[in-house]
Amino acid sequence: MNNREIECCGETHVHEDLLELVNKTMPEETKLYDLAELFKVFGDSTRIRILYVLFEAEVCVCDLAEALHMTQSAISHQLRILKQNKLVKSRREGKSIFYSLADSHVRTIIDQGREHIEEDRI
Amino acid sequence: MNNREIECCGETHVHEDLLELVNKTMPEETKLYDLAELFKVFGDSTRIRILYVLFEAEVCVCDLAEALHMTQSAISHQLRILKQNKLVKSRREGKSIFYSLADSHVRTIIDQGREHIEEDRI
DNA sequence: ACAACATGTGAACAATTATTCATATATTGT
DNA sequence: ACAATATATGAATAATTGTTCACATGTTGT
Repeated sequence: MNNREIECCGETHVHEDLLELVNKTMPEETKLYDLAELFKVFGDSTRIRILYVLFEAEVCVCDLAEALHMTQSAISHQLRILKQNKLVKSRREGKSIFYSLADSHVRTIIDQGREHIEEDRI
Repeated sequence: MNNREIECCGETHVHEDLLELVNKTMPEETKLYDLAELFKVFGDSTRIRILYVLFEAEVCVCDLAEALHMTQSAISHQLRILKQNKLVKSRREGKSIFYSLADSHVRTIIDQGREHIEEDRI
């Protein structure tokens, strides 16, 4: 189906196998994009700090702003990103809106990241 | 030790407890920064694609460029970032340099991310 | 209906970043 | 030593992004 010319590094046949294998196991473009998009969300220390607060309790926006010494607006912008990516969920109670973790993957992912970093230090 | 005034959302005492709890469980600034830095590495679809290739085999730079239809230079730049963050390791063999996964966290993290995305679809 | 409070959001600016291009480094075979 | 090949890297550019500011939306109590 795909007759590409392969001429790098000399060894031709091995590389053809690789290309086939990669084509089979590589997720679709849209899924790769979604994955990268998800990890981008974890790639900001403000959002990580928000998640660490939510590990401990369900809190409202102004509490987060207070706890992290940041503007309510900045927090709100970040919460929107976290919510769009389904890492947190929200619940209204009067004037306040309370945020909490949406699912367990959040914690697993952060824990794994932390393990990776700790290992580096050895 | 830290006598901050808390005046948001009315309920004063609950929030003081929260602040204490957060101060106890929140990792240090540098660790939060490192964590975010690590996830930033996963937050690019080119790097994710590179990692997916490395899930299957140890490959050289020109193979990666070939498999992902990208410039050798672009791949090389991204490999540097992956290596700096200890997600991949390299080994020289003649003129070629072969890259492979550095540890198992890489796969766990990507798998968890994928699970999270799949769940969203339900 | 209105004032006070909690949160959401668009525009703007500064900072970060992925890719390209040109070039440097390193290895091999002659 | 030199040409050929494989990889690395600095500079430049375009695109993305986090925060701030100003203001909009939504809720409560009077």
